[in-house]
Amino acid sequence: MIEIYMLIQLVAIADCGTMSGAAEKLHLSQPALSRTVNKLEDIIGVKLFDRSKNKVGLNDNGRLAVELARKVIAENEELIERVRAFDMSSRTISVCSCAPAPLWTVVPLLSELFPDMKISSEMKYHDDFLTELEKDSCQLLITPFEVNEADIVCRLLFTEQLYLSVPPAHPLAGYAEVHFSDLDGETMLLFSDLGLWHDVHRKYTPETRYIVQSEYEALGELIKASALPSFSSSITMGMQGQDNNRVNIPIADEAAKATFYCCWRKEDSKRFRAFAKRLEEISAVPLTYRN
Amino acid sequence: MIEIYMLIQLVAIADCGTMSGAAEKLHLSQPALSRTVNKLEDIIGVKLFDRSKNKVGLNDNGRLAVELARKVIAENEELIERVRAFDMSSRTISVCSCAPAPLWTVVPLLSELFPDMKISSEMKYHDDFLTELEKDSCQLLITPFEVNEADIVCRLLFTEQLYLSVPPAHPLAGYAEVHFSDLDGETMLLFSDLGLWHDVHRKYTPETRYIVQSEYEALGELIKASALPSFSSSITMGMQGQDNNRVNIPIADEAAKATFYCCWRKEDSKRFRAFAKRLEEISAVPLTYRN
DNA sequence: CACAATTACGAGGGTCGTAAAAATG
DNA sequence: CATTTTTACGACCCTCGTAATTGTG
Repeated sequence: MIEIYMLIQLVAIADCGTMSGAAEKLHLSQPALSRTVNKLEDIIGVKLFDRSKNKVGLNDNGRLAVELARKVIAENEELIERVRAFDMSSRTISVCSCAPAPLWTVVPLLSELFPDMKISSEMKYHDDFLTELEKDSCQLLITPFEVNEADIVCRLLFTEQLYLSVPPAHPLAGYAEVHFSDLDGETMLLFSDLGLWHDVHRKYTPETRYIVQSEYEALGELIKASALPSFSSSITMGMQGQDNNRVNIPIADEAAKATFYCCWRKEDSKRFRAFAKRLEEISAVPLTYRN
Repeated sequence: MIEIYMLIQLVAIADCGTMSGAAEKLHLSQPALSRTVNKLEDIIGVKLFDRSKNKVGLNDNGRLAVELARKVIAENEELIERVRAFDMSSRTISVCSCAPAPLWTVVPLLSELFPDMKISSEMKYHDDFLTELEKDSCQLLITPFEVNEADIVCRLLFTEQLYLSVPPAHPLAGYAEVHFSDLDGETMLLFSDLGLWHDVHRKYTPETRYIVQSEYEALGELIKASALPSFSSSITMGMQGQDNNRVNIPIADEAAKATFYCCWRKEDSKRFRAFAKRLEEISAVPLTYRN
């Protein structure tokens, strides 16, 4: 019977060109390789090497065998990888969200309800956003619009209202409300992974210069330490309190408000029943963050 | 390291549904299978079976693993088969001929010149006859026409003249020559595997009823024993002598004469040099069979 | 209690490494 | 004569089978 270890040794000899080299590479002795080669030739019943010289070389049979051996080895490795990946995916709930705020609520909730599951989340937003759910790249999708599809369940999460956050000394600090147009051309601090909000900023404040920070904690420090304006929202305000000595001014544009929904495939309804129930509680208490 | 034997055992368990069954099928003990399963789960790092009951059953991971294991096993078997087949083909010279007579000369000659090679021959004739050589389905091709192609070598073999063979008492026995038209409507004895000649008979004597015999020896006996007309040729007459008490009358039609050529790819020229030399000798002594 | 899978332990086969022999230029 | 492969032999690992144990209905 041909075994994988034999094929690995065969391929190694082919790759190194010499048995000594292959032996070193595999941390094996030359005799071991020599025996394996003879064994392979015995099993197949065909000579794989030219032994006329003191340097073994593959013959045509051997070259074919090596080529096919690579395929067998690759298939074998693929088996391990794919079974592992499949098992992992069956232990993982992946959430794809159009904005960061919903994840702050949804991910901890999932961790609580599915303690044995790994929760993985991804921030993403594009035109065919619903396909993420359909093509199975996630089990939960957080959208900024209500979804009415036959095979998809859609539940209201909450509405997030964007605010301008400035130090009390800032010229805009006294305003009761602002518009994106007031901000265009400013230099502002911004979180890098904003999903949906990125599109909003790009559209309504195209001239604004953003200093982008990908670490959320670091951004908080930066905001505290600098006089530059930044954004906050009904959600972040609930989270971090008002201790950063900043004035938050609501942004009056419609685009500064987003209502998020959480969607999943109908076939997962049973699995997400408890989750759906908790979402109802959450959506009943809007505009504040809960631990 | 996963080895093939483990995958074979895994697949056997999947096929039989139970370890006991698989053990019997593989002529192994249950503990051996049990251990292998545990080993596989250890290596992959993933559970493959549901062990809640006293009856093991594959879980989703296991089903995927089995599916992939089948692929690995199949690839492994394909390796053995293909290398064997490749080696065999490298030890075989296959000849494709448009008629039987040239093979009687060429095959023994090849056996003599290539004593380590297996000579395989096939009778075939069709419109794209040259493609047989081009598509690598044979190394030697015997054609009824001269070939003038850049990458093909073509050597004259000999000309075969068809004769009508009848008992002395037959009405046609006294003729100095006959035409196919004289034969149409007769009942005749014929060898089954005639290649090119089949087309000739079908075209020139469509009404003739043929009693076909696939065993060449048996056909000879039949001819000797019966009064039915049959065909002979310059080649068969040289082979079997004139001891069958039959009269051979040449068939005057052009179609009753064929000149055969032996072709091979130019890249095989070196290999067939000695063979080509012997063909020259043969073509210099036409119309008789040599041993 | 019957049936199936798992653990325990000893036997055998196979692969490995070291060392010596053979082959080749 | 040097380099490389092959053979010889002993050690160890690993798989296997038998028998006892566990688990399930």
